[in-house]
Amino acid sequence: MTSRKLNSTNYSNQVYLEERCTLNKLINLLSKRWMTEVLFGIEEGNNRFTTLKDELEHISDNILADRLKLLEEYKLISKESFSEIPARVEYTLTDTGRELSNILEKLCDFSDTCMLSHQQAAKKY
Amino acid sequence: MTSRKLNSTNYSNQVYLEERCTLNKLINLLSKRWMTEVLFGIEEGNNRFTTLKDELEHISDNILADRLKLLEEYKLISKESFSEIPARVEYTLTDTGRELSNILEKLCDFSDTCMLSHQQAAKKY
DNA sequence: GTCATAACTTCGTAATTAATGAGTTATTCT
DNA sequence: AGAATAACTCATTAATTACGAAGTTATGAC
Repeated sequence: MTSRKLNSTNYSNQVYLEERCTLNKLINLLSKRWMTEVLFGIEEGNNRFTTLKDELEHISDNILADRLKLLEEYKLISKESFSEIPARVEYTLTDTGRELSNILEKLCDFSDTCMLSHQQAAKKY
Repeated sequence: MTSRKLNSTNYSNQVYLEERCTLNKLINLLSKRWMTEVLFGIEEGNNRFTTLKDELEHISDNILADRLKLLEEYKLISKESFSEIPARVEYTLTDTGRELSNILEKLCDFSDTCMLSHQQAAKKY
């Protein structure tokens, strides 16, 4: 994954928004593809690289690795490596991760009504 | 803005995720740049194209127009045109929009602690 | 009749993000 | 020795999203 151009308007606008409100930072994180599904997957007990990969059918290795790394960086999940054969690594939600998950569930309930009604409206015309 | 390639993996993965959970649809909408700020801006009373533009300093016309159109499409805001001179158009949050805004405020409180602690951790190393 | 303003739209390009595919390390099973 | 498995990494390419600048429509003021 290539690094960002620090002198672009695109970048400086993102910084501007993140400074305006940290929500923009969080949404930027959560909006990366597969991110919420990885989080929910771990919450539901799919706590290994391969089980997550199996559950999320179409995700590619590098994306899953990246999302796990980000979630760990933001302390939403924690990683534990067991020195077994073959190697085993387990991920679990942190308290912060669980807190986030709870808020997202509310957002999810909301989106069920909001997004579905939009879908129907879009179909009609 | 160019249209999507309907036969790409990129596209079919997005569809897959949106079918899995409507939250992915909502986050996809909210993650478009400036989207939450436009929503909050309207809530705070900046309900015209130009006042929003002034408040959001660096936003460009076409992006603001697009975000307003999307928010209206999803019935999060409503638009009223007054036949005055010069033309006046006003945007206001719908009930649904206000409901969303409330949930987002909770997410915002969360991100204040979560994202700020990450920032400090990142600075240390 | 030219200028100004509000609220947009359109087009081309730059920047970012996702996907594909091959390679890595360590270890055991055959 | 060769194949298999878990959990990754890296480079290249494809797709999407954001930006910049100019153009549009309607109306009234000068």
